[in-house]
Amino acid sequence: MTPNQTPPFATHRRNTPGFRPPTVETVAELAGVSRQTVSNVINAPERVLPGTRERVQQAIDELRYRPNRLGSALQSSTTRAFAYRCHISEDEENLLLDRFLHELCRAATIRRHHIVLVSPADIEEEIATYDDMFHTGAVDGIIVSGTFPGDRRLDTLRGHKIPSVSFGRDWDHPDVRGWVDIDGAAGIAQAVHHFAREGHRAIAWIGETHGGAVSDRRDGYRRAIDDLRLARLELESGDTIEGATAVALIALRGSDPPSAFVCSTDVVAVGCARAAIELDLKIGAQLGIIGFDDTRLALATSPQLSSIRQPTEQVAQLLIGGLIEAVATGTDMASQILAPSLIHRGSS
Amino acid sequence: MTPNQTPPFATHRRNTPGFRPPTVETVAELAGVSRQTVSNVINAPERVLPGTRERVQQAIDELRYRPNRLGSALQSSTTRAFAYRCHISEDEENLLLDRFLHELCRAATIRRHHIVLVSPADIEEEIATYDDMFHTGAVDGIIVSGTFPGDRRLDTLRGHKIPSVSFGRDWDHPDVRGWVDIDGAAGIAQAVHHFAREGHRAIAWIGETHGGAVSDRRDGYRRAIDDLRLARLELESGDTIEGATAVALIALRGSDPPSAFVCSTDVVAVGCARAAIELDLKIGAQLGIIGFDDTRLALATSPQLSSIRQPTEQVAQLLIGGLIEAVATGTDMASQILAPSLIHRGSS
DNA sequence: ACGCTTGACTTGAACGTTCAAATCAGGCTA
DNA sequence: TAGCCTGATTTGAACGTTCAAGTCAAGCGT
Repeated sequence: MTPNQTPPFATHRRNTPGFRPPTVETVAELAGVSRQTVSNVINAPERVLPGTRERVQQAIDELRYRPNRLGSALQSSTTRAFAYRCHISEDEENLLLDRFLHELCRAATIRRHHIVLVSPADIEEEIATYDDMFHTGAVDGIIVSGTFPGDRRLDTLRGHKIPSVSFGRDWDHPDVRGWVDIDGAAGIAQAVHHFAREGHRAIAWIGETHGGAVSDRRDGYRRAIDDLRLARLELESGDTIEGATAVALIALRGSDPPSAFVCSTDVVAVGCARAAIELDLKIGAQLGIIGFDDTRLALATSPQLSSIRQPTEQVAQLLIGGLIEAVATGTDMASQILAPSLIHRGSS
Repeated sequence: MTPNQTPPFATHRRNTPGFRPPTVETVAELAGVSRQTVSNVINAPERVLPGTRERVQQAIDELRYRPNRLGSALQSSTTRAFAYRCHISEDEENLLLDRFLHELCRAATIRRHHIVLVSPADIEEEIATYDDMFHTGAVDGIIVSGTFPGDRRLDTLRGHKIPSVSFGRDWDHPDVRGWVDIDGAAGIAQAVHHFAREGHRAIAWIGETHGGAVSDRRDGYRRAIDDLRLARLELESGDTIEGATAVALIALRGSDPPSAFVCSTDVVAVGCARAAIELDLKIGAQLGIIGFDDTRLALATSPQLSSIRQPTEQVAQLLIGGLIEAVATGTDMASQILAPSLIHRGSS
């Protein structure tokens, strides 16, 4: 008669007033068949006689029965959900990652899966969270984004045999499976060649160069400049509007100022645009600017900025498909590099 | 011997090679106690003798045991997860909603809950999805955002007795519980008074006026203008950069042009900024602009735009707290209206 | 008519947890 | 010392599902 433990959380069961949602059992009773037959009507209809099937279906409709996900998840150890880290607000590049998240969510929905967000404070906690989410059965797999050299996340996930995919290559083990990435170098090279065709000779690279994706982009700049036998001009600005403005101003005021900026991100591009305004240079006509990511920032300047767009929708679809496959088969998806595309606007 | 139904999804159980994660049972065995004692050590330690407790804890640590969420969720009909609609990419105002989502996620994490994203195609599907997610046990409650007059979502959720909260008031039933909103009218009024103090006399409202939040903001404009005994000048521009630019240009070129724009959103404000650039008006000195939402767009112009900032972090925390409470007690949270704050930058 | 196969359906068990009821030992009172 | 209470711990059952094994009747060939 011990008053046993108070429930840790909800004192009422779903739909308080004694009402219980229908279960397979309820449906079975109404249709005059057994549990399993109801289950079969739902999951393997061909295995039940058309007459019975119809009778059961009718009961299902009448009771508005919907299979309880917790029951079937427990039984199958499968939740049809993936974890994704919701990056810290107001930071670096997350305008792009927000777009990616939307696409991810849509792609998941199409495949009848869900995205569960986590928001760990740092990488250590992130890894621990993934481990926890997977091993406690909350999700079937993990979607990682924003990988960088030295990133321990992918390694650890593989080590723990947790199904996972990433938007961003494994910089330390490029041959490994399980990721989709954008060919940033090719995108930037395209931008450089575009400027060259327009007659620019002093084409500068500006941005942050610390990190996997951006240094890849920088390499694309170097390759293209070398191919064209032009002079390299690389400016390190960090990934802030203010930093980019300051660095661009110095360069533009110097002898041999660049006539075009190829930028590591849209944030940097906006910084360059502000520098142009300060010096009364006409963006586009007098100073070329091409950004990266094609975020909404690129639309805010006047004229709007050309930018290199990542095919986030395709990335999301590939990753979701790959992860579903990985969960089902235990084999990581084949890695892929996709080409970005240059969106032409007024600044180039 | 019928080869019974093939599993609908995963052929392997978690951690394929015969390895099974530890369960209460495993731990109990190692510690030489029963299931329930292990459960008690975790959920109600005061109920078990210190000696036993320690022994069990040791077994838990040794096996790295972590309670399976599906098991306890099934038992308690509680998932510690809430559904949130991930709005369609590249649309209207979702720079703000993205920020809100991040805050929501953080607030949920702090309370040891999760956000599950859904992405329905339209409102009908959204309602159906909420219903499904709740009744199949996927989530304990729903977080709605972006309410508008005539919005059937809140009504329906209440009707179905689904625990829910919303960012945005119930426009049709303002006295109802369960929402948190921003006093947009007060924010805009603050902006108008700010301009008036700076000597502006021709202060225009520009933006979209169709919809709950924005028409509330517009009302704030009217109230403030009337209080100041100034002339109303309202411009309908839609919520796009291009639309705002076009409308602002017409107004600025007309007789009696406004000297300051109070904007329904940052998108509109950026549109006004572009109009100013086109007419060679110095933003701030010659043309005042104040945006709404304080998104990253406001940082992209030169000078940067003053904007009215919504306390999204506080909203998120209140909503998460309120929803947890609502799930536990069955009572909707008390509704609240919070004040936004004007962030001063170069444009005012 | 017997055994064998086939197909439709049912029953038992299990997924991992926690609530509720039962057990059991120790201490206290009468 | 019998009876009762108390508190620690165990056992049984249930959450809702689906897999695996079982039953049962009909159809077939010999």
